[in-house]
Amino acid sequence: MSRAAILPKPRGTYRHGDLRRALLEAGIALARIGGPDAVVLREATRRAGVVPNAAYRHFANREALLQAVRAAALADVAAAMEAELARVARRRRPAADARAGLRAVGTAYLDFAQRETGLFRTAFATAGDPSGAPDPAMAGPRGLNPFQILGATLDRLVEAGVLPAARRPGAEYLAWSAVHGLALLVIEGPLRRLTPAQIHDVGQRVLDMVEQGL
Amino acid sequence: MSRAAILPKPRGTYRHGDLRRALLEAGIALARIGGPDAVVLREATRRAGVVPNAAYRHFANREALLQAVRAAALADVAAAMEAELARVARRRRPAADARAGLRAVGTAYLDFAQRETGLFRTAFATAGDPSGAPDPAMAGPRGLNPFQILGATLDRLVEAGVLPAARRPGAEYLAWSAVHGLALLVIEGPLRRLTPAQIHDVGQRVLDMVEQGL
DNA sequence: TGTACATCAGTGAACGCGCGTTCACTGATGTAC
DNA sequence: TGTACATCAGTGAACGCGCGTTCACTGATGTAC
Repeated sequence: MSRAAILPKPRGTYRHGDLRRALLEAGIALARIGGPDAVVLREATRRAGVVPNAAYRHFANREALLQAVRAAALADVAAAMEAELARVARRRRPAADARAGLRAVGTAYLDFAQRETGLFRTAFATAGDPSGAPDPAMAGPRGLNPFQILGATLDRLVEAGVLPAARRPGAEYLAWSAVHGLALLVIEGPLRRLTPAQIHDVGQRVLDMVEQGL
Repeated sequence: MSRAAILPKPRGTYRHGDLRRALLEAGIALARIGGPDAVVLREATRRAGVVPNAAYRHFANREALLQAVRAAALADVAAAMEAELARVARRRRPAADARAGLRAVGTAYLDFAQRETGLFRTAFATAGDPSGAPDPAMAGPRGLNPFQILGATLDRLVEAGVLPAARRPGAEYLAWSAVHGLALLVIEGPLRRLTPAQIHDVGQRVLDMVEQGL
Protein backbone atom coordinates (compact mmCIF):
# COMPACT_ATOMS: atom_id res chain seq x y z
CA MET A 1 0.00 0.00 0.00
CA SER A 2 1.59 3.19 -1.15
CA ARG A 3 0.99 6.49 0.51
CA ALA A 4 -1.01 7.51 -2.54
CA ALA A 5 -3.64 4.91 -1.71
CA ILE A 6 -4.31 6.69 1.56
CA LEU A 7 -4.00 10.24 0.29
CA PRO A 8 -5.64 9.86 -3.10
CA LYS A 9 -4.88 13.31 -4.36
CA PRO A 10 -1.55 14.45 -2.92
CA ARG A 11 -1.62 18.18 -3.18
CA GLY A 12 1.41 20.02 -4.41
CA THR A 13 0.23 22.98 -2.45
CA TYR A 14 -0.56 23.57 1.21
CA ARG A 15 -4.04 24.77 0.35
CA HIS A 16 -6.51 22.37 -1.16
CA GLY A 17 -8.25 24.58 -3.65
CA ASP A 18 -11.85 23.54 -3.32
CA LEU A 19 -12.12 21.46 -0.20
CA ARG A 20 -15.79 22.16 0.33
CA ARG A 21 -16.64 20.65 -3.01
CA ALA A 22 -14.24 17.75 -2.45
CA LEU A 23 -15.84 16.94 0.90
CA LEU A 24 -19.30 17.17 -0.55
CA GLU A 25 -18.39 14.86 -3.39
CA ALA A 26 -16.75 12.42 -1.01
CA GLY A 27 -19.93 12.56 1.08
CA ILE A 28 -22.05 11.84 -1.96
CA ALA A 29 -19.83 8.90 -2.86
CA LEU A 30 -20.25 7.53 0.67
CA ALA A 31 -24.01 8.03 0.62
CA ARG A 32 -24.15 6.28 -2.73
CA ILE A 33 -22.55 3.20 -1.20
CA GLY A 34 -24.07 3.06 2.24
CA GLY A 35 -26.87 5.56 2.65
CA PRO A 36 -27.00 8.37 5.20
CA ASP A 37 -25.19 6.51 7.98
CA ALA A 38 -22.20 6.04 5.72
CA VAL A 39 -21.69 9.79 5.46
CA VAL A 40 -18.85 9.92 7.98
CA LEU A 41 -16.89 13.12 8.44
CA ARG A 42 -13.53 11.49 8.98
CA GLU A 43 -13.89 9.26 5.94
CA ALA A 44 -14.85 12.22 3.78
CA THR A 45 -11.72 14.10 4.86
CA ARG A 46 -9.63 10.99 4.24
CA ARG A 47 -10.95 10.82 0.69
CA ALA A 48 -10.28 14.47 0.18
CA GLY A 49 -6.69 13.89 1.31
CA VAL A 50 -7.00 16.20 4.25
CA VAL A 51 -6.75 16.06 8.04
CA PRO A 52 -10.09 15.35 9.83
CA ASN A 53 -10.66 18.69 11.47
CA ALA A 54 -10.10 20.54 8.20
CA ALA A 55 -13.74 19.79 7.45
CA TYR A 56 -14.77 22.31 10.08
CA ARG A 57 -13.61 25.17 7.88
CA HIS A 58 -16.45 24.32 5.50
CA PHE A 59 -19.15 22.56 7.50
CA ALA A 60 -20.32 23.36 11.02
CA ASN A 61 -20.41 19.68 11.87
CA ARG A 62 -21.22 16.25 10.50
CA GLU A 63 -24.91 17.04 10.29
CA ALA A 64 -24.27 20.04 8.05
CA LEU A 65 -22.29 17.87 5.64
CA LEU A 66 -25.06 15.30 5.66
CA GLN A 67 -27.64 17.96 4.85
CA ALA A 68 -25.58 19.14 1.90
CA VAL A 69 -25.33 15.56 0.63
CA ARG A 70 -29.06 15.14 1.10
CA ALA A 71 -29.80 18.27 -0.93
CA ALA A 72 -27.55 16.98 -3.71
CA ALA A 73 -29.35 13.63 -3.65
CA LEU A 74 -32.73 15.35 -3.91
CA ALA A 75 -31.46 17.38 -6.83
CA ASP A 76 -30.41 14.13 -8.50
CA VAL A 77 -33.90 12.71 -8.03
CA ALA A 78 -35.39 15.88 -9.51
CA ALA A 79 -33.04 15.65 -12.48
CA ALA A 80 -34.00 12.00 -13.06
CA MET A 81 -37.67 12.98 -13.06
CA GLU A 82 -37.13 15.82 -15.50
CA ALA A 83 -35.13 13.54 -17.76
CA GLU A 84 -37.86 10.92 -17.82
CA LEU A 85 -40.49 13.57 -18.44
CA ALA A 86 -38.47 14.86 -21.38
CA ARG A 87 -37.98 11.34 -22.68
CA VAL A 88 -41.64 10.28 -22.97
CA ALA A 89 -43.14 10.96 -26.36
CA ARG A 90 -45.66 13.76 -26.52
CA ARG A 91 -49.21 12.52 -26.90
CA ARG A 92 -51.72 14.12 -29.20
CA ARG A 93 -54.45 14.37 -26.62
CA PRO A 94 -53.72 16.42 -23.50
CA ALA A 95 -55.34 13.79 -21.28
CA ALA A 96 -53.04 11.04 -22.50
CA ASP A 97 -50.12 13.42 -22.29
CA ALA A 98 -50.85 14.32 -18.68
CA ARG A 99 -51.25 10.68 -17.74
CA ALA A 100 -47.95 9.84 -19.37
CA GLY A 101 -46.35 12.60 -17.37
CA LEU A 102 -47.52 11.14 -14.09
CA ARG A 103 -46.27 7.72 -15.08
CA ALA A 104 -42.93 9.19 -16.09
CA VAL A 105 -42.48 10.84 -12.71
CA GLY A 106 -43.39 7.63 -10.90
CA THR A 107 -41.17 5.52 -13.09
CA ALA A 108 -38.23 7.84 -12.61
CA TYR A 109 -38.71 7.69 -8.86
CA LEU A 110 -38.79 3.89 -8.80
CA ASP A 111 -35.86 3.58 -11.17
CA PHE A 112 -33.80 5.98 -9.13
CA ALA A 113 -34.54 4.06 -5.94
CA GLN A 114 -33.15 0.90 -7.53
CA ARG A 115 -30.28 2.45 -9.43
CA GLU A 116 -29.07 4.74 -6.64
CA THR A 117 -30.36 3.08 -3.51
CA GLY A 118 -27.90 4.78 -1.18
CA LEU A 119 -28.66 8.25 -2.52
CA PHE A 120 -32.36 7.52 -2.47
CA ARG A 121 -32.25 6.52 1.18
CA THR A 122 -30.18 9.59 1.95
CA ALA A 123 -32.59 11.88 0.13
CA PHE A 124 -35.71 10.61 1.88
CA ALA A 125 -34.50 9.57 5.32
CA THR A 126 -35.73 11.33 8.43
CA ALA A 127 -35.08 14.95 7.61
CA GLY A 128 -35.73 14.78 3.89
CA ASP A 129 -38.54 17.26 3.49
CA PRO A 130 -38.64 18.75 0.01
CA SER A 131 -42.19 20.03 0.53
CA GLY A 132 -41.09 22.77 2.91
CA ALA A 133 -39.31 25.97 2.01
CA PRO A 134 -37.91 25.52 -1.52
CA ASP A 135 -34.14 25.11 -1.32
CA PRO A 136 -32.34 25.60 -4.63
CA ALA A 137 -29.77 22.98 -3.59
CA MET A 138 -32.51 20.34 -3.78
CA ALA A 139 -33.73 21.38 -7.19
CA GLY A 140 -33.30 19.84 -10.61
CA PRO A 141 -32.42 21.50 -13.90
CA ARG A 142 -35.63 23.51 -14.08
CA GLY A 143 -35.31 24.71 -10.49
CA LEU A 144 -38.00 22.44 -9.09
CA ASN A 145 -37.49 19.87 -6.36
CA PRO A 146 -39.07 16.41 -6.62
CA PHE A 147 -42.15 17.41 -4.67
CA GLN A 148 -42.73 20.42 -6.87
CA ILE A 149 -42.30 18.35 -10.01
CA LEU A 150 -44.92 15.90 -8.82
CA GLY A 151 -47.22 18.81 -8.01
CA ALA A 152 -46.82 20.34 -11.45
CA THR A 153 -47.57 16.97 -13.02
CA LEU A 154 -50.77 16.66 -11.04
CA ASP A 155 -51.73 20.19 -12.06
CA ARG A 156 -51.46 19.15 -15.69
CA LEU A 157 -53.77 16.23 -14.94
CA VAL A 158 -56.36 18.71 -13.66
CA GLU A 159 -55.91 21.05 -16.62
CA ALA A 160 -56.39 18.13 -18.99
CA GLY A 161 -59.65 17.26 -17.26
CA VAL A 162 -58.43 13.87 -16.05
CA LEU A 163 -58.38 14.68 -12.35
CA PRO A 164 -61.35 16.54 -10.86
CA ALA A 165 -60.14 19.79 -9.32
CA ALA A 166 -61.84 18.86 -6.06
CA ARG A 167 -59.48 15.92 -5.72
CA ARG A 168 -56.35 17.85 -6.50
CA PRO A 169 -55.51 19.12 -2.98
CA GLY A 170 -53.26 16.64 -1.24
CA ALA A 171 -53.18 14.34 -4.25
CA GLU A 172 -49.37 14.41 -4.19
CA TYR A 173 -49.47 12.54 -0.93
CA LEU A 174 -51.56 9.74 -2.36
CA ALA A 175 -49.35 9.27 -5.39
CA TRP A 176 -46.20 9.69 -3.40
CA SER A 177 -47.27 7.21 -0.72
CA ALA A 178 -47.87 4.44 -3.19
CA VAL A 179 -44.67 4.91 -5.13
CA HIS A 180 -42.52 5.61 -2.09
CA GLY A 181 -43.86 2.53 -0.33
CA LEU A 182 -43.12 0.33 -3.30
CA ALA A 183 -39.63 1.76 -3.60
CA LEU A 184 -38.90 0.84 0.00
CA LEU A 185 -40.39 -2.64 -0.28
CA VAL A 186 -38.15 -3.18 -3.27
CA ILE A 187 -34.91 -1.78 -1.92
CA GLU A 188 -35.05 -2.92 1.68
CA GLY A 189 -38.21 -4.94 2.13
CA PRO A 190 -39.76 -8.22 1.09
CA LEU A 191 -39.55 -7.43 -2.61
CA ARG A 192 -35.77 -7.30 -2.56
CA ARG A 193 -35.34 -10.62 -4.30
CA LEU A 194 -37.61 -9.95 -7.25
CA THR A 195 -36.04 -9.86 -10.70
CA PRO A 196 -35.82 -6.49 -12.45
CA ALA A 197 -38.63 -7.57 -14.77
CA GLN A 198 -40.91 -8.48 -11.88
CA ILE A 199 -40.08 -5.22 -10.18
CA HIS A 200 -40.96 -3.33 -13.33
CA ASP A 201 -44.25 -5.22 -13.48
CA VAL A 202 -45.34 -4.48 -9.95
CA GLY A 203 -44.20 -0.90 -10.47
CA GLN A 204 -46.54 -0.56 -13.43
CA ARG A 205 -49.36 -2.07 -11.42
CA VAL A 206 -48.81 0.41 -8.62
CA LEU A 207 -48.91 3.23 -11.15
CA ASP A 208 -52.14 1.79 -12.56
CA MET A 209 -53.57 1.76 -9.08
CA VAL A 210 -52.59 5.38 -8.54
CA GLU A 211 -54.09 6.42 -11.85
CA GLN A 212 -57.33 4.56 -11.15
CA GLY A 213 -57.55 5.49 -7.53
CA LEU A 214 -56.63 9.14 -7.54
CA MET B 1 -27.69 8.50 42.47
CA SER B 2 -28.06 5.28 44.38
CA ARG B 3 -26.70 2.01 43.20
CA ALA B 4 -30.26 0.95 42.51
CA ALA B 5 -30.51 3.55 39.75
CA ILE B 6 -27.72 1.77 37.93
CA LEU B 7 -28.76 -1.76 38.72
CA PRO B 8 -32.53 -1.45 38.46
CA LYS B 9 -33.31 -4.90 39.72
CA PRO B 10 -30.65 -5.90 42.24
CA ARG B 11 -30.75 -9.62 42.32
CA GLY B 12 -30.58 -11.41 45.63
CA THR B 13 -29.12 -14.33 43.78
CA TYR B 14 -26.08 -14.84 41.63
CA ARG B 15 -28.21 -16.15 38.81
CA HIS B 16 -30.65 -13.87 37.09
CA GLY B 17 -33.56 -16.20 36.53
CA ASP B 18 -34.74 -15.26 33.08
CA LEU B 19 -32.06 -13.13 31.54
CA ARG B 20 -33.01 -13.94 27.98
CA ARG B 21 -36.47 -12.55 28.49
CA ALA B 22 -35.12 -9.53 30.41
CA LEU B 23 -32.70 -8.71 27.58
CA LEU B 24 -35.39 -9.10 24.97
CA GLU B 25 -37.72 -6.83 26.89
CA ALA B 26 -34.99 -4.26 27.39
CA GLY B 27 -34.31 -4.47 23.66
CA ILE B 28 -37.97 -3.91 22.89
CA ALA B 29 -38.04 -0.90 25.21
CA LEU B 30 -35.01 0.53 23.41
CA ALA B 31 -36.52 -0.09 19.98
CA ARG B 32 -39.72 1.56 21.12
CA ILE B 33 -37.81 4.73 21.94
CA GLY B 34 -35.25 4.91 19.17
CA GLY B 35 -35.88 2.32 16.50
CA PRO B 36 -33.49 -0.44 15.44
CA ASP B 37 -30.29 1.56 15.95
CA ALA B 38 -31.21 2.08 19.58
CA VAL B 39 -31.09 -1.65 20.25
CA VAL B 40 -27.66 -1.63 21.85
CA LEU B 41 -26.33 -4.74 23.52
CA ARG B 42 -24.58 -2.97 26.37
CA GLU B 43 -27.59 -0.84 27.18
CA ALA B 44 -29.85 -3.89 27.23
CA THR B 45 -27.55 -5.62 29.74
CA ARG B 46 -27.42 -2.46 31.84
CA ARG B 47 -31.18 -2.42 32.01
CA ALA B 48 -31.26 -6.07 32.92
CA GLY B 49 -28.81 -5.34 35.75
CA VAL B 50 -26.15 -7.58 34.33
CA VAL B 51 -22.59 -7.33 33.06
CA PRO B 52 -22.28 -6.68 29.28
CA ASN B 53 -20.89 -10.02 28.18
CA ALA B 54 -23.59 -11.93 30.02
CA ALA B 55 -25.75 -11.32 26.98
CA TYR B 56 -23.66 -13.80 25.04
CA ARG B 57 -25.11 -16.68 27.05
CA HIS B 58 -28.44 -16.00 25.36
CA PHE B 59 -27.75 -14.27 22.05
CA ALA B 60 -24.95 -15.04 19.62
CA ASN B 61 -24.35 -11.33 19.10
CA ARG B 62 -26.04 -7.98 18.82
CA GLU B 63 -27.67 -8.90 15.53
CA ALA B 64 -29.35 -11.92 17.09
CA LEU B 65 -30.86 -9.75 19.80
CA LEU B 66 -32.04 -7.27 17.18
CA GLN B 67 -33.71 -10.05 15.20
CA ALA B 68 -35.55 -11.21 18.29
CA VAL B 69 -36.74 -7.66 18.94
CA ARG B 70 -37.80 -7.37 15.32
CA ALA B 71 -39.83 -10.57 15.51
CA ALA B 72 -41.56 -9.28 18.63
CA ALA B 73 -42.33 -5.99 16.88
CA LEU B 74 -43.83 -7.84 13.92
CA ALA B 75 -45.94 -9.90 16.29
CA ASP B 76 -47.20 -6.64 17.83
CA VAL B 77 -48.18 -5.35 14.40
CA ALA B 78 -50.01 -8.60 13.70
CA ALA B 79 -51.83 -8.36 17.01
CA ALA B 80 -52.87 -4.77 16.28
CA MET B 81 -54.27 -5.88 12.93
CA GLU B 82 -56.19 -8.76 14.45
CA ALA B 83 -57.57 -6.46 17.13
CA GLU B 84 -58.80 -3.94 14.57
CA LEU B 85 -60.30 -6.71 12.47
CA ALA B 86 -62.16 -7.99 15.51
CA ARG B 87 -63.30 -4.49 16.38
CA VAL B 88 -65.04 -3.58 13.13
CA ALA B 89 -68.71 -4.37 13.10
CA ARG B 90 -69.77 -7.27 10.95
CA ARG B 91 -71.54 -6.16 7.78
CA ARG B 92 -74.56 -7.93 6.42
CA ARG B 93 -73.29 -8.21 2.91
CA PRO B 94 -70.05 -10.16 2.38
CA ALA B 95 -68.75 -7.54 -0.04
CA ALA B 96 -69.07 -4.73 2.48
CA ASP B 97 -67.64 -7.00 5.14
CA ALA B 98 -64.58 -7.84 3.08
CA ARG B 99 -64.00 -4.20 2.23
CA ALA B 100 -64.24 -3.27 5.88
CA GLY B 101 -61.65 -5.93 6.63
CA LEU B 102 -59.16 -4.44 4.23
CA ARG B 103 -59.71 -1.00 5.69
CA ALA B 104 -59.26 -2.37 9.18
CA VAL B 105 -55.93 -3.91 8.31
CA GLY B 106 -54.73 -0.70 6.68
CA THR B 107 -55.97 1.44 9.52
CA ALA B 108 -54.28 -0.76 12.11
CA TYR B 109 -51.02 -0.52 10.17
CA LEU B 110 -51.15 3.26 9.98
CA ASP B 111 -52.17 3.63 13.60
CA PHE B 112 -49.40 1.35 14.76
CA ALA B 113 -46.84 3.32 12.78
CA GLN B 114 -47.87 6.49 14.59
CA ARG B 115 -48.44 5.02 18.02
CA GLU B 116 -45.32 2.83 18.09
CA THR B 117 -43.00 4.51 15.64
CA GLY B 118 -39.83 2.95 17.03
CA LEU B 119 -41.22 -0.57 16.94
CA PHE B 120 -42.68 0.02 13.49
CA ARG B 121 -39.32 1.12 12.14
CA THR B 122 -37.67 -1.85 13.81
CA ALA B 123 -40.20 -4.27 12.37
CA PHE B 124 -39.87 -3.07 8.79
CA ALA B 125 -36.28 -1.91 8.51
CA THR B 126 -33.85 -3.60 6.18
CA ALA B 127 -34.22 -7.23 7.18
CA GLY B 128 -37.91 -7.18 8.04
CA ASP B 129 -39.28 -9.77 5.69
CA PRO B 130 -42.44 -11.39 7.01
CA SER B 131 -43.32 -12.75 3.57
CA GLY B 132 -40.60 -15.38 3.69
CA ALA B 133 -40.57 -18.54 5.78
CA PRO B 134 -43.26 -18.12 8.45
CA ASP B 135 -41.64 -17.57 11.82
CA PRO B 136 -43.95 -18.10 14.80
CA ALA B 137 -42.08 -15.35 16.68
CA MET B 138 -43.43 -12.82 14.18
CA ALA B 139 -47.01 -13.98 14.44
CA GLY B 140 -50.06 -12.52 16.14
CA PRO B 141 -52.66 -14.25 18.29
CA ARG B 142 -53.99 -16.38 15.45
CA GLY B 143 -50.52 -17.44 14.38
CA LEU B 144 -50.39 -15.25 11.29
CA ASN B 145 -47.77 -12.59 10.62
CA PRO B 146 -48.78 -9.20 9.18
CA PHE B 147 -48.16 -10.26 5.61
CA GLN B 148 -50.29 -13.35 6.01
CA ILE B 149 -53.10 -11.34 7.60
CA LEU B 150 -53.12 -8.96 4.65
CA GLY B 151 -53.15 -11.93 2.29
CA ALA B 152 -56.11 -13.53 4.07
CA THR B 153 -57.98 -10.23 3.91
CA LEU B 154 -57.44 -10.00 0.17
CA ASP B 155 -58.61 -13.58 -0.21
CA ARG B 156 -61.88 -12.62 1.44
CA LEU B 157 -62.20 -9.78 -1.05
CA VAL B 158 -61.96 -12.30 -3.87
CA GLU B 159 -64.42 -14.69 -2.24
CA ALA B 160 -66.89 -11.84 -1.80
CA GLY B 161 -66.61 -11.06 -5.49
CA VAL B 162 -65.16 -7.61 -4.94
CA LEU B 163 -61.72 -8.32 -6.34
CA PRO B 164 -61.44 -10.25 -9.61
CA ALA B 165 -59.42 -13.41 -9.02
CA ALA B 166 -57.13 -12.47 -11.90
CA ARG B 167 -56.01 -9.43 -9.95
CA ARG B 168 -55.42 -11.27 -6.71
CA PRO B 169 -51.80 -12.40 -7.28
CA GLY B 170 -49.41 -9.80 -5.97
CA ALA B 171 -52.22 -7.59 -4.77
CA GLU B 172 -50.67 -7.50 -1.30
CA TYR B 173 -47.78 -5.57 -2.71
CA LEU B 174 -50.03 -2.88 -4.14
CA ALA B 175 -51.96 -2.41 -0.94
CA TRP B 176 -48.87 -2.66 1.19
CA SER B 177 -46.94 -0.17 -0.92
CA ALA B 178 -49.55 2.52 -0.56
CA VAL B 179 -50.06 2.12 3.16
CA HIS B 180 -46.38 1.57 3.95
CA GLY B 181 -45.41 4.64 1.95
CA LEU B 182 -47.92 6.79 3.74
CA ALA B 183 -46.79 5.48 7.11
CA LEU B 184 -43.22 6.53 6.34
CA LEU B 185 -44.18 9.94 4.98
CA VAL B 186 -46.08 10.49 8.21
CA ILE B 187 -43.52 9.24 10.70
CA GLU B 188 -40.30 10.46 9.12
CA GLY B 189 -41.20 12.36 5.98
CA PRO B 190 -42.87 15.56 4.89
CA LEU B 191 -46.18 14.70 6.55
CA ARG B 192 -44.64 14.69 10.02
CA ARG B 193 -46.20 17.99 11.00
CA LEU B 194 -49.78 17.18 10.09
CA THR B 195 -52.32 17.07 12.90
CA PRO B 196 -53.72 13.67 13.87
CA ALA B 197 -57.00 14.59 12.20
CA GLN B 198 -55.27 15.50 8.95
CA ILE B 199 -53.27 12.30 9.11
CA HIS B 200 -56.42 10.30 9.60
CA ASP B 201 -57.92 12.07 6.58
CA VAL B 202 -55.09 11.36 4.22
CA GLY B 203 -54.99 7.81 5.56
CA GLN B 204 -58.62 7.31 4.58
CA ARG B 205 -57.94 8.77 1.16
CA VAL B 206 -55.06 6.38 0.61
CA LEU B 207 -57.31 3.49 1.60
CA ASP B 208 -59.92 4.80 -0.85
CA MET B 209 -57.30 4.85 -3.54
CA VAL B 210 -56.29 1.27 -2.77
CA GLU B 211 -59.88 0.10 -2.81
CA GLN B 212 -60.60 1.88 -6.10
CA GLY B 213 -57.31 1.02 -7.73
CA LEU B 214 -56.83 -2.61 -6.79
C1' DT C 1 -31.64 -37.88 53.22
C1' DG C 2 -26.80 -36.64 52.40
C1' DT C 3 -22.73 -35.82 49.69
C1' DA C 4 -19.67 -35.24 45.46
C1' DC C 5 -19.55 -33.40 41.35
C1' DA C 6 -20.55 -31.59 36.65
C1' DT C 7 -22.75 -27.90 34.42
C1' DC C 8 -23.07 -23.51 32.82
C1' DA C 9 -25.04 -18.60 33.94
C1' DG C 10 -23.12 -14.56 35.18
C1' DT C 11 -18.44 -11.95 36.62
C1' DG C 12 -14.34 -9.04 36.05
C1' DA C 13 -11.14 -7.07 33.28
C1' DA C 14 -9.63 -5.81 29.14
C1' DC C 15 -9.14 -5.16 23.74
C1' DG C 16 -9.28 -2.40 19.72
C1' DC C 17 -12.10 0.43 17.02
C1' DG C 18 -13.57 4.61 14.78
C1' DC C 19 -16.03 8.29 15.64
C1' DG C 20 -16.97 13.67 16.28
C1' DT C 21 -14.90 17.47 18.00
C1' DT C 22 -11.53 20.97 20.29
C1' DC C 23 -7.08 23.30 20.76
C1' DA C 24 -3.18 25.96 19.55
C1' DC C 25 -0.33 26.12 15.48
C1' DT C 26 1.74 27.32 10.62
C1' DG C 27 2.31 28.82 6.31
C1' DA C 28 0.22 30.09 1.55
C1' DT C 29 -2.37 33.67 -0.44
C1' DG C 30 -4.03 38.23 -1.60
C1' DT C 31 -4.13 43.12 -0.53
C1' DA C 32 -2.50 47.79 0.76
C1' DC C 33 0.93 50.74 0.32
C1' DT D 1 6.98 46.39 -9.50
C1' DG D 2 8.30 45.34 -4.71
C1' DT D 3 7.51 44.67 0.15
C1' DA D 4 4.91 44.19 4.72
C1' DC D 5 1.29 42.31 6.59
C1' DA D 6 -3.39 40.43 7.70
C1' DT D 7 -6.22 36.64 6.73
C1' DC D 8 -7.68 32.19 7.25
C1' DA D 9 -7.35 27.24 5.13
C1' DG D 10 -5.30 23.29 6.50
C1' DT D 11 -2.03 20.92 10.28
C1' DG D 12 -0.80 18.14 14.35
C1' DA D 13 -2.02 16.24 18.42
C1' DA D 14 -5.18 14.94 21.47
C1' DC D 15 -9.88 14.19 24.08
C1' DG D 16 -13.54 11.34 25.63
C1' DC D 17 -17.01 8.34 24.18
C1' DG D 18 -19.51 4.04 23.83
C1' DC D 19 -19.57 0.31 21.35
C1' DG D 20 -19.17 -5.08 20.36
C1' DT D 21 -16.61 -8.76 21.66
C1' DT D 22 -13.04 -12.06 23.90
C1' DC D 23 -10.75 -14.22 27.85
C1' DA D 24 -10.20 -16.80 31.97
C1' DC D 25 -12.81 -16.98 36.20
C1' DT D 26 -16.37 -18.24 40.03
C1' DG D 27 -20.03 -19.83 42.31
C1' DA D 28 -25.17 -21.34 42.32
C1' DT D 29 -27.88 -25.06 40.82
C1' DG D 30 -29.41 -29.72 39.80
C1' DT D 31 -28.22 -34.59 39.34
C1' DA D 32 -26.16 -39.19 40.34
C1' DC D 33 -25.00 -42.09 43.66
